[in-house]
Amino acid sequence: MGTNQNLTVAERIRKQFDSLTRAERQLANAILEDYPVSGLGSITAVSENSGVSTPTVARMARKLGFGGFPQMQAQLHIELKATISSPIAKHDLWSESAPDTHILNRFADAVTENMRQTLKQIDPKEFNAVVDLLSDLNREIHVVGGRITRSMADNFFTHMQVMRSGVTLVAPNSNTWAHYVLNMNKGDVLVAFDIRRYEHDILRLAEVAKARGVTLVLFTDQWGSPAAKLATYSLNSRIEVPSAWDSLVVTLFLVEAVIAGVQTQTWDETKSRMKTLEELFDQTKMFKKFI
Amino acid sequence: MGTNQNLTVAERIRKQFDSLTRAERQLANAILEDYPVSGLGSITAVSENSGVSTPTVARMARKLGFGGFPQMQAQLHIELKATISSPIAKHDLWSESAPDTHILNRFADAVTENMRQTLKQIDPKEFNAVVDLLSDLNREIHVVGGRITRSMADNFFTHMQVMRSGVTLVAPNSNTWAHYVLNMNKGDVLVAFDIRRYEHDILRLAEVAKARGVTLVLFTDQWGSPAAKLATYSLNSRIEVPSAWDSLVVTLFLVEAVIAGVQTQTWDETKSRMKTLEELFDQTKMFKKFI
DNA sequence: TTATTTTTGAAATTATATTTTCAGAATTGA
DNA sequence: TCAATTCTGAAAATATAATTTCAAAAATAA
Repeated sequence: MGTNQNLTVAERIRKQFDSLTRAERQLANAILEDYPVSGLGSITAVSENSGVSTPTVARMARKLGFGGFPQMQAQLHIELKATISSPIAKHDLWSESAPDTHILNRFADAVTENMRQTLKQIDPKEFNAVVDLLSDLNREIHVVGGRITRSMADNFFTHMQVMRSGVTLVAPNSNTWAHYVLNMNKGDVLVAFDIRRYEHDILRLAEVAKARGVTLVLFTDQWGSPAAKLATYSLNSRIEVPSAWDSLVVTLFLVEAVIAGVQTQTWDETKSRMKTLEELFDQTKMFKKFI
Repeated sequence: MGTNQNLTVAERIRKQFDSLTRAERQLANAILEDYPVSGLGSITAVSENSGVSTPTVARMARKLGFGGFPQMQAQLHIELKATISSPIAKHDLWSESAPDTHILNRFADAVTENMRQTLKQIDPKEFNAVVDLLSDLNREIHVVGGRITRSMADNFFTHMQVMRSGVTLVAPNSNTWAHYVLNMNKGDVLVAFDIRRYEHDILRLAEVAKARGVTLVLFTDQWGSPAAKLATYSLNSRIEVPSAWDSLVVTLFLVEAVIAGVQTQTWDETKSRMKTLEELFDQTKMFKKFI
């Protein structure tokens, strides 16, 4: 055991190859053949793969300095993870002048990881379907957010409003929601934001809307709001960061990506609307004086 | 079972995510987290890693259409081998099922790069100074945003308001701003958001505030709002993405990081305020009914 | 060749992994 | 609110994996 402490399985095999017996060499070669994946299964699988008996496998594991086959396999797993893990050096990314433990760097790590995980889980087909739905000018769009996600709803609304007609922002105060529901019709789309500390009102609104034949698009978190079961499309983002609050960074990323998608889809109309908007800004500039 | 025949574990999870239960989602997220290496060990290891029981793991394996955990693991092994031997093993980052040119991936690349550049440029000392300033309970905080950045201002305000007293959100309508200025006093802090298509009103407000001895903290873009010359602290974020609009993702990241900083700084008070808030939510829940 | 040592795998044993059962917890529906 | 349903994990039962034992096969030495 002593000296082999930190060596890989392959290194140990090479180092001790001379002292291996016939059956052990056969096994060693089989392991090196498709390294390190070859050692994945059970001892039985490994033994069958290389045409030796299970005791031979167990014995070699110990001969190489491991406590037994499971320990050797654990080492192979470690090597496998190292091989797989992204070649993109994780850390040289961030604020170099701040220590690793600075909140900026810890936060950045968490957010990057959230982004990575979120993208892994998003189904592009679903994403495309959402974009198509929101680009359909025959459907009215209603947007609603909760206490914290209100800012997402607001941001989404502001951009959508520029690109197309028929977009409504449902006011944050749920007392007034009944009025909004009156204007929801079959074929309309309700875009709802609901993350952890899910809000019951949002669920109720989704139910009522659903009953009126409205399609629900939901931006929620990795665990999924209760409204998810009513949603035709649900975009889940990771939100955990080293903070007492959850992070909406990835949610905003998805919102912006969807907006970019809709923009591409509707570019012909959007272009002229944006031009008109510019002109309006120029005109109103003169009478916008607050002091 | 039938239709899932040749799908990867990740695909099956995505496909059925909605039908997964709470514990199963937790497990699914854990598996996707470090995919596909996460499924390497025994069922016990996997369950401990994800904080669920072994039966949950076994159940989900079957729910995903496998005969049992060993079968699911075998599939993961197959995928692992494919990943290792494939030259495309590089991009484990983004949405694998979408082509590189899909807007999701292009957007993700841009945002990551923005984040990297932004963090490189941020001076941690300045960041810390901003956190200290905002944690100082002797200073009133005023928050203002523009047409697009309003959602950032709103989000920042919502969180700050929970953590401390003396926080005001300046309404978007600049007609009313004179009234807000009346309440700005020497030593107060004005947190302003102003990105490209800089808004003249924000600059004017900054000037007026400055004249009253208010300290300006500015969230702006890489080129810097005209108000930057009046700002004591200025946090610049990169905002360019493949879209007709600019991205606020990195700005939101900075906002959240600052909030997390203030939260740490003021934790003693914040803690009890958050507890009170929870109680208030519970109390108001009953009369929050919209229909 | 024959005695001795070493190697090897079948079978038995032991340890661990996996599945099943089931009662309590959590959630949902009325 | 309370009953019904669904979910969940502890513990038991079962299945599989890993190790040990040991006799036979191979290799080595005389």
